[in-house]
Amino acid sequence: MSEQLLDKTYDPHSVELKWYELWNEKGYFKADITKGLKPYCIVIPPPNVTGSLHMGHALNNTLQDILIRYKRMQGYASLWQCGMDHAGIATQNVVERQIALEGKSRFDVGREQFVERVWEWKKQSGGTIVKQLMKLGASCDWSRERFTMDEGCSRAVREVFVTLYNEGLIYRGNKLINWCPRCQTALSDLEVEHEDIQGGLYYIKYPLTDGSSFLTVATTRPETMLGDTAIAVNPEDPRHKDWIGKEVALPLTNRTIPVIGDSYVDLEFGTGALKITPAHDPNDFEIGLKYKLDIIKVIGQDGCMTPEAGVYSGLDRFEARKKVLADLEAQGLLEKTETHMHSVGHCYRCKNIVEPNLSLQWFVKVGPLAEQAIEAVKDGRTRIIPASWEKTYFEWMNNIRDWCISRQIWWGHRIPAWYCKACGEITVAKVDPTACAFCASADIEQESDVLDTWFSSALWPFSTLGWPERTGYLATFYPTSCLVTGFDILFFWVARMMMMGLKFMGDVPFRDVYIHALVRDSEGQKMSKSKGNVIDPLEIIEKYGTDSFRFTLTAMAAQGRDVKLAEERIEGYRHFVNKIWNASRFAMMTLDGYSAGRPGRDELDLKDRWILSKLNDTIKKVSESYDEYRFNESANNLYHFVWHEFCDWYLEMAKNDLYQKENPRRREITQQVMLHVLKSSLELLHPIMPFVTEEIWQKLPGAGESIVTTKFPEFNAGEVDTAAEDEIDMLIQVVSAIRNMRSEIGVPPRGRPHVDILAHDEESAQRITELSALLCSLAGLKDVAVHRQFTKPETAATAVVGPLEIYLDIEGVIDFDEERRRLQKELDKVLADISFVANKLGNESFMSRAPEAVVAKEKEKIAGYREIEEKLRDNLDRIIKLCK
RNA sequence: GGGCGAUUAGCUCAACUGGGAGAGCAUCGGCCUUACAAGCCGAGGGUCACUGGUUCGAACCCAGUAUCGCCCA
Repeated sequence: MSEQLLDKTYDPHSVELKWYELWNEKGYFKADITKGLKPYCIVIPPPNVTGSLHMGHALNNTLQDILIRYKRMQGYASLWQCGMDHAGIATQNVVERQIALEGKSRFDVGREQFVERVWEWKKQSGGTIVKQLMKLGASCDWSRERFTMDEGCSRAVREVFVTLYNEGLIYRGNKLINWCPRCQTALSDLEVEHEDIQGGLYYIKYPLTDGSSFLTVATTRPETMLGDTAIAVNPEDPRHKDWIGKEVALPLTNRTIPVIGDSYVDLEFGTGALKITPAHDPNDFEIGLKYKLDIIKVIGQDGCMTPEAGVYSGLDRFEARKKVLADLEAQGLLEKTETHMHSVGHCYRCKNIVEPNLSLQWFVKVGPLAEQAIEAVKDGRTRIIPASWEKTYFEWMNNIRDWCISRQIWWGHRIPAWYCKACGEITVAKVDPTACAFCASADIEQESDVLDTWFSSALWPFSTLGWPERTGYLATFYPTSCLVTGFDILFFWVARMMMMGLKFMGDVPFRDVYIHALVRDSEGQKMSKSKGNVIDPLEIIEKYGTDSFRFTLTAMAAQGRDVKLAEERIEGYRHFVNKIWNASRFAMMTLDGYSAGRPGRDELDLKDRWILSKLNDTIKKVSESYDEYRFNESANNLYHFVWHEFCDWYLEMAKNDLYQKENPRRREITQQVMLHVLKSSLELLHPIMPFVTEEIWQKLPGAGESIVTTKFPEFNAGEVDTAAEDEIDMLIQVVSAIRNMRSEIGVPPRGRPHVDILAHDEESAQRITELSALLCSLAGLKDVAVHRQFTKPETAATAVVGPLEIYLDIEGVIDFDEERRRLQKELDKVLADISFVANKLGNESFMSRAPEAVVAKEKEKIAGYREIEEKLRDNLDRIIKLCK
């Protein structure tokens, strides 16, 4: 028996760190692949090395930890493969800012030194998020922590790049890409965030070369007109079709450009005439290719106008816009200006406006890879949960465009391509070459660009398991079991992992993808620093403890719905943690004379059979919910069971047994059942609330090594007992009825009144007699007498529960008017019920078309109501007489 | 412009396959009953956004409307 009494309130801080360190030291988080256990594996969405824990991480990793802990307890070889992402642009920006403080740019420092500084930075301040994940309780196998820039991952990157290049799936080309003038690099389409902003729509007159008239064109980007190489109109457009084939003079330049006809042009937009700037607009680029138009680049990589822009050369793009407009205005060529909402691309890292620009870059030809990835979801090799996301996935995969993978930064995997200055060929190789593969010249130079960070992330599920080596871990855990992620990186990451996994492993990277929601503030706004509405998970943990925080996230993580987090909710669930704590405290304080063991089925009394039945019901529901990623249902079922079944009723009922001395065996049985239910509850809760459950579990008599590695409770059909559930349910109703009477009429709580019960059948008379001891203690009664026949006392409050009439005789205390009002209320309620059901039963189509079982149920209901009605009327009549 | 989702109690959210809507917080009343006042007991509070349809029966299925949010172009 345990002598360790618990403190009166639970203090999370003193225990959380202690347990985490112990778990980690003992190696509980490591998967044992030597015993032939069934494997379960999750790869973590690698957080950025620059990152710190935000709400999104907290939710994401809590859910993963729940799954991993649950499966670990179920006896799987469970691996949570963790690690970090090198976050190319973000990390480079951090170190560049650092260098800027010294008044230098990265070019002053030089590439080699710069990369060294980044590594140095990583060692010093990178990866703070790892410690934060530990605070959250994440049971990752830290001994296997990986980094996308580490040697293994880099080898995987090389292997993949070279293979794809050799198969023609990676190529270098001169195409229109998204250029961030601030970060000085190309971006993929996905890395551009579109945002609607209020801009201008400018109507510019382009004079016909024959001087006869003008063609007016509407544009949102007047400065690009300097690079126009055509005007396009729709051949169907009666306003403009005669112009096709003519030429117009391009204002502010001395060039003339043709008017072409193409059905792409939208008749509704602007004037129906479109200026074509192939170097600075993706759609114009396509048209340019189609009609073999010149491509004139007027905006450079620095965001300033090029020499092609004539007098505007050197001006910033936004300055140039002003000047162009002013000059057009001066020449009378600006017809009008309208305000106009339009979508503008911004860099997802620095939020500056992105410039579509013609540039020589490296691309992945994703079409063939995407087909496979679509197929794998269609045939169910990978399930996306909730399934509604499949549509989004297909939509994007079907319209996928080639992926621009080269970045003009220094921090990342340098592209393994070498240009030969002698023959001009490109050598692509896994091992750094010393000579050109084509002409053997030693005069080669490596590509200076690095790869998109997401390129290495795409390999994460197999590169972290050892690929290209054929390791035991790779064989055991690939395909991984489940990927847990937010929908915001469905395309960035999930889709690309699917493509790469299928290509290089020949199988999908994961069986399930569970997509969870975003965490928003209580207003439903996305949390962001600029809005100032972020809630810092670490502050929350500090304030409320990790377990209450995790439980809140879990309880709110309903599928397909965003989590709107309000701090009051966390506070509410902290009370739950405290409740568990105190229930455990109670259990341990009443263990006098306890000996370990499980009583036989025939020794159990009604309340024991009831709580065991409820426990099993909970085990079933909770396991099913975990299995189906219905995390909130697990949490809510557990909350209800622990608080409202175990604490509110079972522990209260147990007190009679625990406090008595006459029957030691009876006390022992209750202790054993109570402890068993408590222990099982802790085990069921452990995946969600790891710390408090371990802290208590360890203190229970007969505790094993750790709750982390103990067996998850299993459903036992032999303990389901609907008869016990029905009987205790009746008891609860009687108790509630008595409590209600006492409270409504204002019977002083201190007094312990006598209660008479008139039972209308023998069976219920027996049942309530057996339960009378419990009834007295739960309802605070002096005693209770059960009658089959009974002269109703004059001065009593009454209630009806099924076949039982309850008489609370409290002469002198009772306020008859109050009781009359109360009974009238009860009667009104039951009359409403009766008319509701009678309505149904009076409906001929209901009677003929509804299933028999439903009709029978309704008939049974109304019979019950009628009985209650009758008894209430009797009692009401009696009270009315007393009132007079 | 295309797609997706949301709308349920004062607030934040649940309700699996259609059979009389639940929780937490907040509110009101009563209790320091020896596990817990971070608690206990009791109570009040909802034309489930709107309109129509299917059905014996709709918060749930279908169509449309409104408002809000997100993704893609």
